[in-house]
Order: sequence, then C-alpha cells, then structure tokens
Amino acid sequence: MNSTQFSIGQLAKLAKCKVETVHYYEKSGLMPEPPRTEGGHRVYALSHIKRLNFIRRCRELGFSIKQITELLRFLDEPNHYCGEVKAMAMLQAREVQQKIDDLQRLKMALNKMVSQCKGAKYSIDACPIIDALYIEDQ
Amino acid sequence: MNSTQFSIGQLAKLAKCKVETVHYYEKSGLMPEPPRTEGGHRVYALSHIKRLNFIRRCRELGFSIKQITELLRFLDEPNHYCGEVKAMAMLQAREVQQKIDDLQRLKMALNKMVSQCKGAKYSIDACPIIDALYIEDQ
DNA sequence: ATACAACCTGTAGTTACTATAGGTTCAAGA
DNA sequence: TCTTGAACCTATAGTAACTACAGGTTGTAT
Repeated sequence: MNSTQFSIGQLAKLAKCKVETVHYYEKSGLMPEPPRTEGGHRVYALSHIKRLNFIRRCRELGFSIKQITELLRFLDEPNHYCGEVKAMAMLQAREVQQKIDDLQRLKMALNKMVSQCKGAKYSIDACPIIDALYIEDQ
Repeated sequence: MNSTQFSIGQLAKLAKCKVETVHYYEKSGLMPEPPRTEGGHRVYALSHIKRLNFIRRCRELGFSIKQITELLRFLDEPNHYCGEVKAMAMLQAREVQQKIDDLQRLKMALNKMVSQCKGAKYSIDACPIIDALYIEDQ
C-alpha cells in the first residue's frame, strides 16, 4: 500500500481511534463505505483520515453522533452557511455550561457531607453522609 | 392497602422514580425482593421507600449502581465505619471535579470557535469552526 | 358483574462504543 | 513459492442505567 492509500488499521491509528469505532461509524453513516481490495479489505484515502479526525474532535467536544451527522451534512451538501454551524456550537456551549452548573452543585453537596463526617472509627450509625442521603427530602 | 403497605406504584411515586426503575433495581440487587400478594403483586413497607430514596439521592449525586451497592453494603452489614463512607464520598468529589475541569476546557474551546465565526450568510467554506475541527492536530 | 387502571414477566431499544468468536486475506521472510 | 502470523472480515453480545413495549393477569371501584 502506498502513502495515499490506507488500511483501516492505518486510518484508525492516524485519526487516533479504534478499528471497531470506524466500523461503528460506517454502520452509523458517519463514515462512507470505502472501496475494497479484491479480498474485501477496506481502502481509505487521505480525505477519510480528515473526516475521521473531524468526527473524533467533535466527539471530544461533546457533540453527539446525531449532531455530528448534522455538521457533516453541512460539509457534504452545498448551500449551507457558517451561521448554522455557529448556532450549533453556541447551543452546545450552553449545554456544556448547564452540565458544569449541575456538577458544581453536586460537588458542593458532596464536600459539605464530607466536611461534616468525622470519619475514622466512628460507627456507621452516626455517619452524617449516610444520614444526609437517607433522610426523606422536602 | 393501609398506610404502612405500599404497591410498587405508590412506592415509586413516593420515592420519585419510575416503576420500571424499581424493577430494574430489584434485578440489580439494589432493592430486595419484597413479599407478594396472593396474586403476585409486590408489597412494600416504609423501609423500602427510605431505601429507594437513598438510592435515588445517590444517583443524583453521581454515584454508580456499583458504588451504591457498596454504600448499601455498609448499611446492610454490621462492622462498617464512617471512614469508609467518607472515603467514597471524597473519591466521588474528586471525580466530579475532574469532570468539571474537562467541561470547562471544552466550553472554552467552543466559545473560542464561536467568537471567531462571523456567522450569518458567510459560506461554509470559510467557517472557522469547521476549519478548527477539520485541521489535523499536533 | 364488569370495567379499567395498575400490576406482572420478559424482551427489545437507547447511546456510543468495546469485545469476542470464528473465519479470511495480506505482506513479509525463508 | 510457501508459510506464518498480523491484520482484516462479519456478526453478535456486552457495557451502564435505564425506558418502552407487548401480551397477559390482578385489584378495586362502581
């Protein structure tokens, strides 16, 4: 195989994901069905590496497969505009902020419990963490 | 049914979760198999409501089913100490902090991309968000 | 007596993969 | 050229923590 054709293993390595994940993306429609060798092995080109990289980076930013499908549609089809992409990124940013807020609240609750707990060899019956969770709320 | 015995529907409502979730928790071993009526309907007591509440609150704090199993073991078995619970809560708090850090980085990346994007009717070909994701990193 | 909500079990679907099994192909060394 | 063994192929099951459905039974109120 020369340097402009890649096996699925090479593709996966270059785009930093696993072979199985590429299979999965193909089934999901994120990656196209590439040409094959006589024996049935997939043959990829440079553009596939770029595409897979794009997908991976989007996943790292928390986009769902569905959202990435949208983003790729923007690329695959003509007549789309930057604004559509920006809107999706902004929505995504808001969702991320929401998750951060939730986790902050969670962390505070945990820390509060931890600070009230004497720990060590005190009986579980008097553990304020268990109490905090066991008591009916509202 | 009097006020100290509850159907699965009542239990679920009182502990703020769904009937199917109770079934799932029973299968998972978080909830015990309760006594049944002649006809096979589950019959719960007040202690079950408390237990289910405990589980729900733990889930809200991000504990996994596995971790909750641990916590419940502390309750179900004698000879456990507050310190074990505290250690788990602290570990959990650290994991939550880690998630927060990850999301903060993610949010910054998204916001940076959004701020560079002119949006509106600019062609997708010049969209800096797409570019940012498409370019091979490192 | 009857209607109908609530219950029962078991199975499939969700998300985004990961892992396994059992078989085939490719590429490199002898 | 032959042989080995890594890499590939497909298909299926498993992961977490539920949710949803199908098809049947029970409980309860009228």
